[in-house]
Amino acid sequence: MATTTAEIKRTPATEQVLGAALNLFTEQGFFNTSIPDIVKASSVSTGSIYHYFRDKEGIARSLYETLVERMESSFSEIEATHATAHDRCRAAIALLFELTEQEPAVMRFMLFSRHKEFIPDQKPVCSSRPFVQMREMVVAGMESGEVREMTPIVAASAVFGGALRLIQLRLDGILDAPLPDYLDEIWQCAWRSVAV
Amino acid sequence: MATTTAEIKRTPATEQVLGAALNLFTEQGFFNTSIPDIVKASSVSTGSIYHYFRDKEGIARSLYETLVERMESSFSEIEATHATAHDRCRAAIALLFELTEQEPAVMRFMLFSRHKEFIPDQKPVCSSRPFVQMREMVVAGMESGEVREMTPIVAASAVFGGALRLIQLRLDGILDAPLPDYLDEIWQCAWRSVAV
DNA sequence: AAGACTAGAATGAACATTCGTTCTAGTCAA
DNA sequence: TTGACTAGAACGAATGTTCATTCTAGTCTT
Repeated sequence: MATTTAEIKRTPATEQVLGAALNLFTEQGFFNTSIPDIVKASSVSTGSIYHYFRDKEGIARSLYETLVERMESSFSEIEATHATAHDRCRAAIALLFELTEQEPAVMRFMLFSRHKEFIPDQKPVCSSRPFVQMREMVVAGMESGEVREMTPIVAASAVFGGALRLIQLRLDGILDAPLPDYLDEIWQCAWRSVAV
Repeated sequence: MATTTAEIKRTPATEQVLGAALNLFTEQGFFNTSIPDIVKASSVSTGSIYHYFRDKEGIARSLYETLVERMESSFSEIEATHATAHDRCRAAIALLFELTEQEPAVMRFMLFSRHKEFIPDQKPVCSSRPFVQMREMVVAGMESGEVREMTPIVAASAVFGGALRLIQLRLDGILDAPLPDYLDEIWQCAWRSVAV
């Protein structure tokens, strides 16, 4: 029930394909990346690719699901290891910043790809589970009295909007220093904007 | 000098094409939109389209430049009619909210299209003139003592990040009410996050 | 030897772009 | 005023390429 439309057997070959596709998609875009490109970059033949994946879209879908699941479980861990909304939200931002630095392609794929554009019927990124979790952290803060009363989605945007914007700027090459350098500053702003 | 790589003569026919292309690009994406699609939607023939525009990319480029110029002059007007950083930033957000409601396609094109993906050599949206202007509003506020001292780009992200996120949510169909309904709330958060 | 996997050539559809032609409106000559 | 001439605007069928996908012939693995 929790699961995915496109379950894919994990083998070294599929990992090769997914890794190559992630890089190509985020560097040149989905439509500028041809199957021959992926064949070259992954050293997996056309036949094998179509043995494992239904079609090109299936590769993107599988990628998307893998990455969403990964973020989802990271956020769940944060919920498990931090008690207050304050700590949870801060940890979430710190995690996103780390991920952006260590695997920019993952973050770029999650945030920038207009999924509806090339994955028909794909719900928008911002309503995927991890982003719902972020919203829930803020709402919990409102219930516990840490966060002032207001429209939940507005509060969530206030808390995470600044950080997400910095991530975008970093990925677009506007920011030179690594994101964690800005964590304290942006977090102070974020929390001040909603704290009671 | 201020101008554009792809100057296009403005005629009824080109307006037709640009209008149709804007809608199609933002609804289905650049790569899912074929020239025949644009021909049908604009009632302008293939030959004429290629008479006015170098190629499909030229249409997108022309669209982008038109929209950027339009936002740029709106922001300049805000700078001319509002004195304080507080008023300018608030007016900027109000303007973006209005534009999103009245012409979602314009906003969608400006914010979401991964321009580098289909317009090679296109600098990222977030370093286009209007976004620089937004940053300058915040910096001016720091100089006038309205905004607390901090890294300029972080301050700008804090002020505008929440609003931009709401715009994204609205365009992705997550928000039901029109954006101006949220203006007061998000602005309070935004300003509180950086005010001295 | 059977099944899973790999390979890469072959296929056919879709598409951006070109090109030769037609149309339109303006200008000029008589 | 009429008719000839011109320039550029508009047209859309034809072209050639690209690319996702399929197919056939193998090669491992157990």
